Amino acid sequence: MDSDAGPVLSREAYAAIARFRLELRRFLAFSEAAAGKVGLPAQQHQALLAIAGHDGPPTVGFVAEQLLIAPQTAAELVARMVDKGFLTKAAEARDRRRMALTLTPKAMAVLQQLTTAHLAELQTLEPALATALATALDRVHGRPDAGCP
Amino acid sequence: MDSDAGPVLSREAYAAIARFRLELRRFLAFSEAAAGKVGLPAQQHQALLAIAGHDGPPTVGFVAEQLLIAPQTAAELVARMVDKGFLTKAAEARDRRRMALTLTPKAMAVLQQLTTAHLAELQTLEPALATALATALDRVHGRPDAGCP
DNA sequence: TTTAATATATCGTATTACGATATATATCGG
DNA sequence: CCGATATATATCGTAATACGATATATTAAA
Repeated sequence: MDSDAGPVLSREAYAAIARFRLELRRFLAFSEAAAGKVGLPAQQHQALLAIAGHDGPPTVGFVAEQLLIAPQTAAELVARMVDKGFLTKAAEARDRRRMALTLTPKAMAVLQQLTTAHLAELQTLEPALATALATALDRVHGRPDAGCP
Repeated sequence: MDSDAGPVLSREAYAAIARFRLELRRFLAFSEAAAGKVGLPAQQHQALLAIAGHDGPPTVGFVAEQLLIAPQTAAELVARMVDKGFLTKAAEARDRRRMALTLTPKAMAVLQQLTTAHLAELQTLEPALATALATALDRVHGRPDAGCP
């Protein structure tokens, strides 16, 4: 059998991919800093966002799915957010194992502010991100450039 | 002064942004899992990638800059990688405070394999990622769709 | 050369994610 | 309807790692 690791990659190829990952980190660092300024750890911000995007009050399990974390971790996360006054938790009538999660007004205000800032930042960062990704994918296949038209 | 938090955001807007973040997490989760399979924590993989993309042996400080972590954290990270046989560290002649970092053959082999897998995954995920981002930005400004023509 | 700045390293601590496990509730087969 | 099993959430102990505070080595500046 063939245990070849694939094509040899140039330093430039690694640099392009590293650049893409750096752009990603910059966005995530912005996001974490912005959330931190309003008193939210990054995961709590993501939980608020996921819940706000859901149609109706979602459950702890939904948060786990959206954040790609284990259910116990989501339960802990939600508990911290309830303690801080960002969420309310209530057993569902249909299935009392499930906890319906609702954003408090405080959370909604904070999320709106955060989201506005994120959209502005994304507008700014999007070109660099898209270019870095395109370059990373192109470098490898020796393509010079693609672009839109 | 105007302490308005900005425009009111719809549930759909939150959902679109949440979707983009979920796609990002999916990619990062893939990356972490792929690195884990070859015995690398995510940060160690990123350090290898950054070093491989640099022209000549970089320093601990460079790793800190690229990973957006504090210098002590980079020093700890590098120390772990040296212990595991992924890096060699040697004081530079010009400035003996600086440690020149070099990938071992083991690291180069692992990185090449990982990078090949990542490129394939990025090719797959790129449309979903680009679409999610475009949708998130569009939803807010009420635009229907843009795309390349 | 003293003094200040830079690069890396060490140590203690805090956060948080997870495995193992527990509890409550729901569902299913008979 | 009942017992067995599955599901949703919660608790607890542990491990990993990032950082602040700090230390050391080296270089640069005055």
